[in-house]
Amino acid sequence: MSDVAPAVSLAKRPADVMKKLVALCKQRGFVFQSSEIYGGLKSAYDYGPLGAELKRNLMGEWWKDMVTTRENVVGIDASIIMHPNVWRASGHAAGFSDPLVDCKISKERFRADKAPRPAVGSPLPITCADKGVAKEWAERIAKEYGVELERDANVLNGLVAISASEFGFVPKGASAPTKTWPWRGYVGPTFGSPFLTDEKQFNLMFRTALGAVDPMQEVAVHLAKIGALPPPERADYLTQTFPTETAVAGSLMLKALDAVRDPNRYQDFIRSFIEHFTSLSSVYLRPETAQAMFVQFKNVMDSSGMKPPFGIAQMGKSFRNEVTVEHFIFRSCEFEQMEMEFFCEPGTQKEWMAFWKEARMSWWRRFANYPEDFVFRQHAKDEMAFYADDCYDVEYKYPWGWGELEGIASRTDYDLTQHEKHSGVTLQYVDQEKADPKTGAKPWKYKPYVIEPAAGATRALLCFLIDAYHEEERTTATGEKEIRTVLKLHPKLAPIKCAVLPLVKKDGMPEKAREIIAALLKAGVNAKYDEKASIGKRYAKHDEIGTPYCITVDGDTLTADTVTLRDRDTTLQVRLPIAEVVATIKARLEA
RNA sequence: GCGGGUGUAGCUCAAUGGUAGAGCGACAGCCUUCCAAGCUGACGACGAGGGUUCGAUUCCCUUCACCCGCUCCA
Repeated sequence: MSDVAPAVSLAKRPADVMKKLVALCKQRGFVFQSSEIYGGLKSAYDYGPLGAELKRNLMGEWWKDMVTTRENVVGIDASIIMHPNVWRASGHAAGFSDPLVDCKISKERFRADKAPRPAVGSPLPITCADKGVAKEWAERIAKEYGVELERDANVLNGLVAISASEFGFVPKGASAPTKTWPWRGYVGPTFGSPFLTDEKQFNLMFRTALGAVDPMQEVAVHLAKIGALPPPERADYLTQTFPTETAVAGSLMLKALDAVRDPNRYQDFIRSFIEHFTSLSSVYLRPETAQAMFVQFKNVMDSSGMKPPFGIAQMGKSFRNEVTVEHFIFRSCEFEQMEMEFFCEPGTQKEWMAFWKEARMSWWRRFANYPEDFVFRQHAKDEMAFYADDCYDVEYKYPWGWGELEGIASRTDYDLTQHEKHSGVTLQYVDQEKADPKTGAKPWKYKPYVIEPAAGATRALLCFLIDAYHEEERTTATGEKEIRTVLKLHPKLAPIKCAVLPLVKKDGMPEKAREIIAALLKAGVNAKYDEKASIGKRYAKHDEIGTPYCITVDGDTLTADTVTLRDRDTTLQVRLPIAEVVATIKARLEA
């Protein structure tokens, strides 16, 4: 809230930076489209040699800053597949019960459970944006449903809710409907249209089956048997084969179905039948890494001697079926997170929120060329989850606008409470020293409150690439104007730290360069030897992949044992003895 | 999911109802003493499937993927 988005000079990077960056990522081996030779897979990306280094460096810096340099934070590395009840407790499983519906006329999409439900017997006017749209929609309805609705300016009249499961068209003056359609009792929220698609289940989580036997096999066997039986015997097959509550419910449903013969209800039956079998072996890929930290809260505390205030951190992949994927790797179904849950005494959450806000923003800006492109945005009350106390997003100024990078949420004791309820295990801290503020009794048993800084690693990678992308106009040796592309990545993030280049490929220079690179590699510096093409081309190539330093072996090296050290951003060179190369590069990387 | 656009070599782009070229890059070699010099060579593509046609990269359909805008977003 204290930070305001500043005006940004448009000249700092080209307007089509995303296009250029995506091309560079592919060409130089940062990011490839997944399974590209098979035509690609929606929203899946692979990190190439340079991308993998960049991501490791980035996540390593996070881990170092959040875990290894802090006494009060420990890390875990949890399984991606967790007990299904974890997601019932967290609320993510509820995502499965939010059916989405599309209006066939307006193409509006909405959640069925939030749609208006007009009373039986009431008219169902369709309110269009304007008269032109009304005319267009009326024609569409006439064509697809065979009825001419009456147009009154922008409103289409004539439809009536006949019963809870049927609506119809009643022409002006008529007493009975001339045509009817099945109905689920609700209309589109914006325009009031009852012409809707079936309800589609939106799967937030990726579901898979744990176990070697395919549950669908069993489903197929039973459905085949049921299908082969005459209707009166179907319900009995269920109760005889599955003497459970589900079977009884299922058989009742089947009996009712065979009585009404409504295809939609059959669909419901088959769906719940499949659900019954698959749910036994269904597990989910985690949609966030956070829950493992709550679930293992007690184990971590018991095993590591941690006590509030303390944090548990984790990095790793998460999976969500996004409705829309967009902007390259910005929103994808498989992504990587860097999250921490910080457990603190109830009542201290505001101070800790302030502490972590500062810590996190300073981390982001530390690696940025344009720190002002990272800002906080406080969530409005109605924007936050109902249990949340306070929430800030770290937003980045992407080429397409401000977008989320990290959410820092004050989650109260909601998560621990939920897992207590669902697991039956007490998740609390017993403070022997303090008295319960309410009762005054010792010890104080409490469920810690949680501050959660949850950052997107994939998004971090993208924003630092955008931040680093620079173009400069320069004049070549032959006098032509040319664009120099430089990735001004922070040296700690840069995939390759140092290139070692013989000025020319002769006179013993390659040999000298090989000696230097061996020393750098031995010292743990990710260095690269390159003797191809001209020296200028090699500099340009390393500028483009963000290599911060180039060591060049030249004629003087052979007589004086000195080399030049070139800085990527300034292109300036200094001469130094070979003996000092490793120490100098290491010192610069540590700075 | 909707609407619009795009898909030709690693990248950026051409041409064409008779199976395709360039620039840059990358690779091999030659040359080259500090910021994308030059020469030689080899490699390399019509996203996928189907249809129309004597013949399709070109026209049509389907599909996949990407981009823009909506919509959606525990």
